[in-house]
Order: sequence, then structure tokens, then C-alpha cells
Amino acid sequence: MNASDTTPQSESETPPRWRRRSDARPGEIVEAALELFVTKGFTATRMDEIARAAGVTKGTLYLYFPSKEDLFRAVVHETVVPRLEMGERLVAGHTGPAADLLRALVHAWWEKIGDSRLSYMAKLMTAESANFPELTRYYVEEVVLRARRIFASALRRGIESGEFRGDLPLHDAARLVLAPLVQGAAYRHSMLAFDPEPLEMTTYLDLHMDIFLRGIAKTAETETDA
Amino acid sequence: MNASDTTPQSESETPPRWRRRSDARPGEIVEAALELFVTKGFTATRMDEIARAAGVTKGTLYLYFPSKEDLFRAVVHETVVPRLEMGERLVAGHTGPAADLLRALVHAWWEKIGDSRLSYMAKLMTAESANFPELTRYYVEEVVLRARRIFASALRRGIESGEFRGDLPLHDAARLVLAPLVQGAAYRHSMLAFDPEPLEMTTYLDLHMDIFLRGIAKTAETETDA
Amino acid sequence: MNASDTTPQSESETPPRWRRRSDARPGEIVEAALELFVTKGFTATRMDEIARAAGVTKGTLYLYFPSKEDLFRAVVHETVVPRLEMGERLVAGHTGPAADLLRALVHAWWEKIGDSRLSYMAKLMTAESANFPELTRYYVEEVVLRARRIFASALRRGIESGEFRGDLPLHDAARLVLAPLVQGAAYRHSMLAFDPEPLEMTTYLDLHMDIFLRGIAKTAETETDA
Amino acid sequence: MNASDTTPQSESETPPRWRRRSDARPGEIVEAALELFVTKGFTATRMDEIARAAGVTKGTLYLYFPSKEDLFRAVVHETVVPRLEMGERLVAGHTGPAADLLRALVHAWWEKIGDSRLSYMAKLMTAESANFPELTRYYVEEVVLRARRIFASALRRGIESGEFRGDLPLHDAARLVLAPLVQGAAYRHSMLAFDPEPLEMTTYLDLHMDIFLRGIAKTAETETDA
DNA sequence: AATGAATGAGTTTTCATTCAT
DNA sequence: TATGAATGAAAACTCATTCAT
Repeated sequence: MNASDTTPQSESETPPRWRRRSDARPGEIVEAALELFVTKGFTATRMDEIARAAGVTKGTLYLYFPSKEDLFRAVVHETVVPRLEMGERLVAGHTGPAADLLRALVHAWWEKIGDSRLSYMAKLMTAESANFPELTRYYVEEVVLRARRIFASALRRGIESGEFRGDLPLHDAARLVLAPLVQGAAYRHSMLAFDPEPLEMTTYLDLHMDIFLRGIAKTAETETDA
Repeated sequence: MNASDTTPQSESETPPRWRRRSDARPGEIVEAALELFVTKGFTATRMDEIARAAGVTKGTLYLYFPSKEDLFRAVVHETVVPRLEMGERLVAGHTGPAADLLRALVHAWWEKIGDSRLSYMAKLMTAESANFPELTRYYVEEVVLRARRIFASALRRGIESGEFRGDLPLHDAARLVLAPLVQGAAYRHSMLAFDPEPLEMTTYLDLHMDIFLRGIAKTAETETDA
Repeated sequence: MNASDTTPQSESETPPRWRRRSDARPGEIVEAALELFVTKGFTATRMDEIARAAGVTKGTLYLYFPSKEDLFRAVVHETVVPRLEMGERLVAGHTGPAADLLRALVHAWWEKIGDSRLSYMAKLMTAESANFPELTRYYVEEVVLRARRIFASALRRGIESGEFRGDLPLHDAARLVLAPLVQGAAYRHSMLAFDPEPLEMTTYLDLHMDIFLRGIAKTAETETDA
Repeated sequence: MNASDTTPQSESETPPRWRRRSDARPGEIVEAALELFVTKGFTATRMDEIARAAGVTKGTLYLYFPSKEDLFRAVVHETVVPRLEMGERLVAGHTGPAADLLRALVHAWWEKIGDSRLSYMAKLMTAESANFPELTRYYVEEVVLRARRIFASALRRGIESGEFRGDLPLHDAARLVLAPLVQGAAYRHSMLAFDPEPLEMTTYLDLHMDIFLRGIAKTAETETDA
């Protein structure tokens, strides 16, 4: 594996290599590739398999993507790009208790992301981070940090309104809200099949919110601390 | 670097091409393989690399492990086997508040597991679950379920003693305690390098415990619920 | 060798690195493999050599045969399958003296088999019997037993017509007719090159038939025996 | 396989490489190697297996034989050398009918050779002839030609005494006496296991002699021919 | 655009041979 | 002598990529 793609991509000059060149075809290929990459990993997935899953032949792949690595990049970009704006809009447009905002974000996350192809990304990018550093950097910036900022700003809102404890370190707290979401999504795509205990995501996330919101609520005691 | 070498026994002897190391060998190989498997993934790791990292030749690998897959299995087994008993003993031997037990467990987890090779396993097994189903089953049973049971019994202790809310679904709650630990460990081995925000695990886990314990504490309100 | 090459279409075109040959390919590979397997043995023959002899690259071999063993099986099956019917038809369609039938069979054997690729099989299957038991079973059933039955039924015909001695054990007698044919074929493909004495197969087989037919002819003496 | 050992062996100058250097050990090794070489073929037999079968370790093999090929040569030489004299003595010492001599030779062959390790050689040398040309030459001279000469001289004796037809080409006739012996021996070591029809060698050889001797007997008819 | 036969560099695996003990 | 851990060259096999059709 020599995917050390550390060359800075001057995105304004060269056209991005992953952009679809035709109509429906590339989309089907990306879809098929995503599924397989997540399940088996990048290296263990063969171009042959992707082609078969997409209903084309191996040669056709190379009509749309110059290499397997470029296909991988396309998969990541196309899956990642369009999603998180909705979260940012939710935060921007929200009035009322911050707890409600947090709950809305978590449920939106689950509906729009956790239950979608993007949730595959957590597992995929974690596994391939060392093999695709440049792509990982992109993912961290475009997804991880952006998601964390969304939740951090909801938390800040609650602190400012006096709902949440004032002593919360925002970044770590945001990480803690997100951890069960991300971990749950990855688990669903990997070990859950071998777990005798069922995992009902909505119940699980409700409980998470219940505990977490109590845990960060401003109380008489915490008020004294601040 | 001069010819006047003062050590008496270094005449013109060429160092032996290899030296028998017998007992230590398999362990060194497993160690090297673990590191590489976690970093690059199973398929992307070359037997050559493992050999070089272990300071032997490719052939030697096959002296101890009949195939790459068997080496992978050995890596998982040897890393997983001996750890979790300590957690079980902690629970069994504990007297006093259940909150203290939970905090002790989390810190023990971090010291004994999160900061050790075993923490690599979460990332590795998540990535390879589809490629190694039997091994994943083994891992789920020996690690995931066992860890969850440890935390679940600490939670039950707290419920029975009246410290924690009586309405906690034990399995999901245990999952929620564990999620930030596992997620944090995996993140450290993958994307953290690209994250401008530092992650101080002890601070992070203290905050987790702080929030979580407040969140499950029995209060006037929750008492009415039960 | 001059620049003045007169053929009009040989401008500066490099010949294509390869040409699709589709239907012919597997047959050519089997042919090349047979030759090498017989000469050097299964294990001592390298896939590389087979590829070179067939005018393709190693990879192409695996396009048609999933493994070296499967290629070996294909070689045996393709070589063995179509031949022996002719012998069976000869027996079925024959009228006249059984001695003539036997002579016709021996000569047909030599022309259709002994001098063809199938004669290689005796040497090959003898050498590899322990390494390919299922294939040996197939070969014994499809070739050895069938050939023996053909000769046995010719012998039976002669016994019934009173030409041949009535006390002949058919199976052993058939083995004895065949032994010089098979042995001769194997010898031709192995030691004959080192034998100063020439082996003229038609002379050799004529002598065989001459001696054998006298040896099994019904005489006054043997008539008394029966 | 690069066993093209065409260099002429100056046997009087260099000591033969295959000679045993110790007492019992080399004999056991040769014995084990013979068995395996015959069963699986030279290339398919691993030094490891030979060592295990001989009850020593791989390293020990190299104490006695400088290479696998040399071990093969030792196997052939030690198995082949001492046998055929007895046949030559039988011919030299015989008085009485040549038919009896021929029968005695065939039975001696079976008892001393066909049923012994030397009978393995036919299969082994046939299979490896292309890989060991020098050795095959040796085998042809020391075994094949010698055996043929023994039978040929018995036949000549019978012709001279008027028992056998005068028109027999000696070499081909000798080949025809031998073919069922050699073929039978090879078959026993390979396909017989898959043959539903039993092969009783003494019955088989008696029938062979019976037919063959009748076939070459001088009769009124053949007398006229001569 | 699409195919799929063919390639060839790279990967896992094997095994005869060596050599420190 | 004997061992057996270690080697390394060579073998089987894989698969991303190319290219004639």
C-alpha cells in the first residue's frame, strides 16, 4: 500500500479527479464501492467485486476513475460533502431550551447520518487513516471537527442561557455527546451481528440524552461550584 | 571508526547472520504484526514488513505461523486473552459507593487497557469483522460482552444500593459508559493525529464520569419515577 | 534487415503486446501443459514454463484454470475423454476371425493412442497416482478398465468361436495383450533415448501379436486340456 | 528443476558422492527416501518428510548427502547395484530345456526383484528420466540392458537347442518377455489400488509364460517358415 | 462507452540448504 | 554427530491496470 497522498491538492487548478464524468453510472459505482470498502476494507476489496456489484465490468471502472485510490477518494468525498449543513442550520435557527436543541441534533444526526451511508464513514476512515493521510485530514476537517463544532455551539448556547453547567469544557463535552453516536454506528456495521444483546438505536440515544442532559444540567450544587 | 579498535575480541569475525532466539521469537513477531495490522489493516500489511519489523526474514514467520491469517488470529488471541479479569476482581472485591467503583473501573480500564495494546483491538476488530467472523465472535464474547457485564454489574450494585436511578436499562447504560472509552482509544490510533484539538484522556474520562454519574444519580425527581 | 522494407503496412506500428485468442487459448495451454507434465512431472513443471510454452503470461493461466492442480485435471480429462470409443466400435462391428480383430485392435491402439498424446498418460498417471487419487480413479475407470474390457471381449469372441483356448482367464490375458503396448509407450517417452537398441513399434507389436496369438490358439493339445 | 547432470562421472578419481559415510543411518535414510520418491515423485517429496520418515532431522540428511539430488542418486545406486547377477548366474549355470530356464528366470525376477524395492525403480526412473539424464543412462545400462541380455541369452539358448522358433528377433522378444513383468510391477505401485479386478502376480506370470512359451515354440508350421 | 482478455508487478507461501548450538 | 532455527531464492497465485475489440 503506497497511498501516501501527501501532495497538497490545489483544488482550484486541477479539476478534482473524483468528479463524475457521466450520468448515472459513476453514482452506482461509488455506491457499490462504498458498501464494499466499509465491509471488507479498502485493500481487501477487489476492483472486480466493485464492478460486479455495480453491474459493469472492470474496464468500465477505469472509464470513470483513474485508479482504485481515486475511486476511494470519490467515495469519501461524495458521501461526506453534502450532509452537515442541516445540523448547522438547526443550531442557527433554534430558539427555546438548549436541551431541546441537543436532542433535536442527536435525532437529526441519527436520521440523516447514523442511519445513512455517511455513518459507514466512521468505520472506514478510522481503518484507513494511516493509508490515506490526506483524505483523513479532509475528513477530520469536513466531518469530525464540523460535527464537534455544531454540538459545541449548542452546548455553549445552553451554558449562556444558564441551562447547562458553566464549567463544561466544550470540546471534550462535545466529544462525549458524539462518542455514543459514532461508536454505535460503527458497532452496527461490525460486531453487532455477533452480539446477543439487541441494540435499539433510538432507545439507546434517548437514554444517552437523558443521562447526558441530567449530567450537564445546572443544579444548586453545580451553581455553587461555578 | 579507526583501525585501532580496542575491544579485544572483535578481530575479523563477521557477526553471525542470525542468532537463535527460540522462545522470544513468536512473541516478537506477534508484537510487530499487531502494530502493523492496527496501523495499516490486515490486508494492506505485507508479510515482508512484519518480518522486517520483527527482525527476521519472511521464511521465519512461517516457522511459527502457518499463514498470514493464522498470524492474525494469534495476534488477536494473545492480545485479548489475559486482561479483563482485573475488572471482574475489582467489582467482586469492592465495598463502598458504587460511584467510586465505576470511577475505579474507568480508570483501571484506561491504565490497563486503553493505554495498552489491547486498545488497538477495537479499531482492528471493527475493521476486520466481516473478514474474520469466527474471530469477531470470539472477540465479542471474550472482550465486548465481558466488559459490558463488568460495567453492568457495577451499575446494578448502585441501583440496589439506591445510589443510581432504578429505571436504568443495564445493557444500554453499560454501553454508554463504555462508548467514550472505546471511541477515544480508536480515535487516538487513527484520526487524532489530524485533530488540532488535543485529547487528554484522563481529563476526558474524568469529565465523562462526572457527567455520567450525575446523569444516573438517584434524585427526588427520579425517585418519584421509579 | 534494411530500412527499405517493402511490405506496405509495416510502418512504425509496434505489434500489439497481446492479441485476444479467446477460444483457442485453453486448448493451447492444456497442450503445452501436457507436454511438460509428461516430460518433467507435475511438481517439477513450473507454471512459468507452461505459460511460456503456451505463449502467454502466468496470469493468463489463472484466467482459465484456478490452480495448477486444476490445470492438471483438465489436462487429464481433455486428453483422455474422447478416444476409446473407436475400439469399442471395432469390436462391435467385427465379423470374421477373432485373431484379425485382435490384430486390428492392437494396430488401431498404436495408431490412435500409442502414437498420440494419450499415450503420454500412462507414464503421467503412473507417476502421479498417489498425488491425485480421485484423478487416478477416474483414469482407471475411463481408460484402463475400458481398454481391458475391449480386449477381453475380443478374446471372449475368439474363445466362443473356438479359435482361442477355452481356459484363458480373460482379465489377465487382456492385461498381457496390453502390457507391451503400455510399456512400450511409456518407454518411448522416457528411457528409449538412452537405449542403444532401436525400438520399431510396428515390428515390435507385430511380433507381440504373432507370439501372443500362437500362444492362445486352440491346438490338439490344449483341446485335450479343456 | 535443474538436474541436468550430464557431466561424465570419472568414477575412479572422485569418490562417489553417494557412498554411505556411517553405519546404519544412511541406509535408513535411503530406504525412507526410496519409498517417498517412488510414491510421490522426486520433486514432490520434501527433505523434511524424508527426515521424519527416517527418524532424523533435516540437518542430519546433509551430514550424509550433500544435496537432494545426491540423495536421489544414492537411492538409485544402492537399490540397483547388487541384484542382477543372480539372473546371469542362473543362465550360466543352467542345463536342460530353455523353457525351464525362462520360467526360472521369470520367477526369480519376481521373487528377487518384482517383489522388492528394485521393482520401484521402473516407475521412479520412468518418471524422472528427463530430470536425471545421467542417472537414466546408468539405469538403462545397469538394469534395462542387462536384464534384456539375460533374457535374450536364454532365448538364444532355446533357439540353438531347437526348442524355440529360429526367426525370433532376440531383442524385441526379450522386451516382450519383460514387458508384463515391468508393467505389472509399476501397476502394483500405482493404479492397482483403484482397480476392482485383483492382480495375482504368480498366476499372471504363469499365464504369461504359458502363452509366451507356446508362442515361441518351434512347431511343424514354424519349422517350415524358417 | 463498454467489454473482458491479457498483462506483469507484487504478494503469499514453500522448501532446499545453512549454520549456531 | 546431531539438531532445528533461520535463511533466501524460487514457486504459486493475485489483482490493479491496460488495451484490442
